[in-house]
Amino acid sequence: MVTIKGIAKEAGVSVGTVSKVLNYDRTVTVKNRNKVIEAIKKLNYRPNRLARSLSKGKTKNVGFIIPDISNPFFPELVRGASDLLLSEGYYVFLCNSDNDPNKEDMYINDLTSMWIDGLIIAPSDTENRDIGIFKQILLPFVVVDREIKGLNKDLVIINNKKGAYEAVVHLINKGHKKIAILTGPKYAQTAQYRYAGWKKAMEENSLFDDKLVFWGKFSIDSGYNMMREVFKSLGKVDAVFTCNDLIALGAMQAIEENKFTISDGISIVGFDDIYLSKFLKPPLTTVKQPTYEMGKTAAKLLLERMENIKECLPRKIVVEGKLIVRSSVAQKT
Amino acid sequence: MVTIKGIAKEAGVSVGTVSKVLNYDRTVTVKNRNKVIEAIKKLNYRPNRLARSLSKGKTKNVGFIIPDISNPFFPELVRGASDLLLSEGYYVFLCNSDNDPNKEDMYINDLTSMWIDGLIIAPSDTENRDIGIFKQILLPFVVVDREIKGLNKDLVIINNKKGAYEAVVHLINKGHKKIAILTGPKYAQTAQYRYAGWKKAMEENSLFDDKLVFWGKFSIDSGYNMMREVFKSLGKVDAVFTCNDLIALGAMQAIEENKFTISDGISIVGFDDIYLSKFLKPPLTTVKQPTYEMGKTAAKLLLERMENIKECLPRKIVVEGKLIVRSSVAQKT
DNA sequence: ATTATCAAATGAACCGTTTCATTTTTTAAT
DNA sequence: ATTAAAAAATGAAACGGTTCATTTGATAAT
Repeated sequence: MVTIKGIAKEAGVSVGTVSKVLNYDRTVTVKNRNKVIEAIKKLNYRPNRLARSLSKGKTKNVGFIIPDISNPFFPELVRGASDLLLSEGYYVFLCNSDNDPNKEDMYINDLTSMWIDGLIIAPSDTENRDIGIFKQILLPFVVVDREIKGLNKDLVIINNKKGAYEAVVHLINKGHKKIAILTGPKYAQTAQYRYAGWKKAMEENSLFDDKLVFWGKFSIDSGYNMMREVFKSLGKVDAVFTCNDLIALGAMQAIEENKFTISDGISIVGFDDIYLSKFLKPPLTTVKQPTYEMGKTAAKLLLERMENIKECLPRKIVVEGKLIVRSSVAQKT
Repeated sequence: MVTIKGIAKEAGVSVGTVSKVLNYDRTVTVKNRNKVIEAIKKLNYRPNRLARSLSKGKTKNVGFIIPDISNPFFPELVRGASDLLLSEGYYVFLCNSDNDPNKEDMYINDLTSMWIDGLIIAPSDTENRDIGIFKQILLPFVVVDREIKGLNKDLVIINNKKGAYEAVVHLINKGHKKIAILTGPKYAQTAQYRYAGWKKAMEENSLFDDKLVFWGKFSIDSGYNMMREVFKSLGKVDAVFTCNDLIALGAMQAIEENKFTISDGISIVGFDDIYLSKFLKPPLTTVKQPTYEMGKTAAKLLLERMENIKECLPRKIVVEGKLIVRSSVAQKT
């Protein structure tokens, strides 16, 4: 492998000069610069970024750990962050923890031992997690989508409770009373807050009933299973509020299998507005998250931490969801 | 930051000994090993993997470049590869090229300048691509999903033509005659081969007509647009064969907007069998790819290259698709 | 007690860059 | 032509590990 020394020799200059050319230092004569560029071309030299990073103490890489790559919400989040980071010269290494705190730990340990300059993480478990590992992260670090209890770090998050509340109020305004909630895992903060929003709306209208609550996972399968549970334990309901769109998708499947349709009176509202929600039959009414922008914002906060010398207190950015009304909610007469 | 030197000092041994402990070398006494382990704990030391990699010439990282993270097919492919690689002690860095050859080049350049020991790539453009950059890749390297013309490297691929052929034959057997094809971009080999399968089936039954062919992109939006084109230029057709499931999803949307349904006679068949295809209305008949296994196989080939000394000729693994019959195809009377 | 043998520990050299104090060359001023 | 000042080039040290030839220490045999 040809190294900077080889280039120096070929060009007849010192390694320092080659390094300068590589780093766009202007204190090198045009003549020498050209000689170096020639040599680089001739020998097809490419700098070893490992060595460069070791020397510089900077890698120009950023890690992004997500809990579930098969939920379209997360790729979209990543895209928002990547687009900005890439344009600033940072590469993004994406890691999928599969909602497994152990894998998450592994990735954190690996990435933070000098592979990256900064880290964005959409955490898996936010409730029972040992936050020690997060506190040990010394480099710039932003949390997105879910807040980790007790951890005071830069954060980008949606107002989950409010979004859920508005979705449920929408259902109530349409005349629905018996509104079940199919939510995510108890260990996920998003599930907890969306549940809280549902509860608030239900209580304000004296509709709350513990039997209407179903805890599961943020997946299609889980949505399907929960909805079957609903039918088994409650019979027919007026509507379901699902804590994300994948759950809604599974639930719609179960609703159909039970020969119910929206016009029969089972309305459904989701959360996220992933790209395929508008293509479902019926198109899904859902709380839209500004997903791409959230990713971008997380990246912005991270960039500020990575490049600014000045320190500032952790910032908490709360964005708002927006109810997208489609036809999965019927007017109840 | 505490380094190996600090540990050596704290433990009262040499750096060589500390390094041995770190690398599970057995020629170190229990007493010394314990002293080192104590020191590591006490100072919360973590080896710098950058330095280690530079020294060892190995990073234990693998790169995986995909063209479209929002197509669920690719995350599934990655999952198959990651699961195996992770279990062998390799980390996977996922990079999304967004079907942009320039981004692809960027990632290749970045990753191969010493960040990784091996690379898996699902290429974007396979037809007009300058393959120079691929030929320059010196480290172990496996191509998956799409073959790059003129490049003789390890490859894992599905028999696209055959899969498409069988799908179209299925449609023909069900009595359909005017079968349009909505395909992907001309630059993608998968699109080309699936088109070839369609063409073969059509010609064998004297049904081929150039007007039935629509080239687009592998996305929902493109599927929607192409299907609108179909209606505009051909009026009603008997069926459509779409070259992936996302196109099918978009097409179904357009079909519905035009007040046609499957029972009216517009049948549809997709390709991939992404996880949501069975949840569509109607559930989508499609050619299932063994996606997870393809990812795993690609990883296996890569591992063999990375860890074996013995060289072998490039291997080409061709897997078969399987038609999954659901209700999006009606019997034509 | 001396020596041979073997296991364990050592530390300098190296991996491929950047950095910066020092030296050399060029330019401008007299 | 000489000198001062400025610009460019140099190369050794550093980044944080691993490796391996050499040294040290322990054990066994005589």
